[in-house]
Amino acid sequence: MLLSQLIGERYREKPGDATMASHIFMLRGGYIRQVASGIYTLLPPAKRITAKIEAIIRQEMDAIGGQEVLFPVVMPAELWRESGRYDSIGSELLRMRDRTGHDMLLGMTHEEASVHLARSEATSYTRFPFMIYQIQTKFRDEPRSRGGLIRVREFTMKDAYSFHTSQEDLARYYEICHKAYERIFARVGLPGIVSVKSDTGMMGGKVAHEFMLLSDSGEDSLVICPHCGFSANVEASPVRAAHEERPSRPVRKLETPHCKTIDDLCALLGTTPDRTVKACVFAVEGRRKPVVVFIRGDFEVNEAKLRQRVGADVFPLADSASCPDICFGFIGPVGFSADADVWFDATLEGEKDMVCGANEADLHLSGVDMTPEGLGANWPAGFFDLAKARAGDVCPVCGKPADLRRGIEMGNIFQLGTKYSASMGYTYTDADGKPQTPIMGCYGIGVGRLMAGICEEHHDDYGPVWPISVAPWQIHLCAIGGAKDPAVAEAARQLYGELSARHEVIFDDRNVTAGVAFADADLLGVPVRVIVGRGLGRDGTVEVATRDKSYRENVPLDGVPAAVEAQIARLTAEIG
RNA sequence: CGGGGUGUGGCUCAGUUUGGUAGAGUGCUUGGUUCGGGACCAAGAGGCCGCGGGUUCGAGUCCCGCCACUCCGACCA
Repeated sequence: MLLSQLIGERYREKPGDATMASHIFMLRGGYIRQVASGIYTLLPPAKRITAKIEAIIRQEMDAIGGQEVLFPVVMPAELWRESGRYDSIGSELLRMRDRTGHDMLLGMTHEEASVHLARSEATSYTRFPFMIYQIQTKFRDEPRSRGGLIRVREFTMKDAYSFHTSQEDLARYYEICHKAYERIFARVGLPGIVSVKSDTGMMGGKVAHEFMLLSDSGEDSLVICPHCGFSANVEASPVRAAHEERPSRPVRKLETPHCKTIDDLCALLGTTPDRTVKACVFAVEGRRKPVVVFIRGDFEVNEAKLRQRVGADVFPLADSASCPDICFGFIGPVGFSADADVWFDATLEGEKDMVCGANEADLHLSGVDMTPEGLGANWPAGFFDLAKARAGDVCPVCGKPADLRRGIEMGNIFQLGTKYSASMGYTYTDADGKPQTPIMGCYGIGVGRLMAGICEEHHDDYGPVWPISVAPWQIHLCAIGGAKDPAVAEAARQLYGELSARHEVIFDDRNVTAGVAFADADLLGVPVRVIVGRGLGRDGTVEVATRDKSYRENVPLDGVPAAVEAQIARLTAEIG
């Protein structure tokens, strides 16, 4: 490819709106252009990178028995009504009508399509297990896109669906897929991606993992234990509070006028938030009764956990407008008798000598124990994990301090179970001739986001440093001063022919100064650079270097192909 | 959906307070001098100042409405 012909300008200045490195460089380098919020055109360099990523994904999916298909982008609402998702999903699902007035939608994921296919093509147990996958455009009408390709509305995704005759077989295949994902991420140059336990959300199912690129600019918070290897999304991470054993003390009623917050209370009584019991009140979608969660004062309620526990959406309530029998600001577990569903968070279990609301205005109790004696009639059937993980919490598995890190989700895997196969009436005939419902798993990777993630991980001050496995070209050939020196132009042209025979070469054939040529080369991030210029006239040499600065050498003209070959081999071997 | 911000040549931005012929840098075109880390000189092309109303002799600038983009939060299959 001639750089003089490459479509896509490169900019010297940082685009105004971009803050993430990948966003800045992919705009400056002519990789992407925005068309609308969260909707982008990919230019040739980006298209070449995603094609490389897709090829790696295909190889690994094929290697674990995947069969590539292509589902439609536009689907009839009818199909999604079968699973119930046409009505249960909000405005992220883009709905429309066709010319005959039928409700249609843009696919944001393809569980329905995969079941639609499988239920008519795989009706005998002899077909199982199997996995089908596709690499295709998805549209999710995100309320807020950001960060260039990190979070968009239209994107390319590899999504795979596996079908099994038993939970054990799904679990077995899930592990196989987990390993395939690790290989994919290592091969595209991100061996540091970690898998974390994740919330299954509205997808249904029990077990799920997300593959996270650790990055300060990530949108997700992760609990990662450096001691035992435990890792989980904070949304899904159990919380274990550091607990101090202390003696019981007598219960006392305290005057606490106007102390409606934990901070007020601690200031007045000279105690700390972890010695208090906080009550959080939530309205529940579709229910009259509110939910009250008792939790240790230094923790917050994780609404995702509560939502899952309650089985419906929840909204925090701040005053007694809709529940007059609750004494806001002074709610406590002792003698609490309002009409509400009450939950106790696990952070309270076993705590003694706590301060809590007395359920009367301007009064609190101290010396309350979270024991059957201390709580009396309100002693709960159980303590549940409803707290939001914080930095500095102890690991829920080994009890040592865990880290809280930020991450960018690059892929996810779910054990779906029968949510879609059952709701959509998919059965196969087992060996006894009886109908059975298949058990499903699904597995996704965002291709564009992965490209952006690679850029986040591999760049310097001047541009991306693409791993050779995904680089848009392997070799960047520059002719410096070629317009003036015919020997340089001729040598570069000849090298272009030779190197192109075996590799992808981008040839900067323009008549520009060295500074411009090098700046553009940095933005294109091609791993091996060949510079024909002053060295040729001086001592007949050409510079061969790598973008990552691990190698630079002046080699004789006829030695260039071998030197290039050696560097490509070395960089390729490093990826593994 | 709540709260902020910004819309002016391809890109980055002045100009808006106090209304009076549309600006700079960069990029682009042409000619010349340069030529290993974003060179220099000269001459050019390129703008419905986001859109629609209004006020005014006159609006990029003031008023009203709308739209788009963006940041923080909520949401995220």
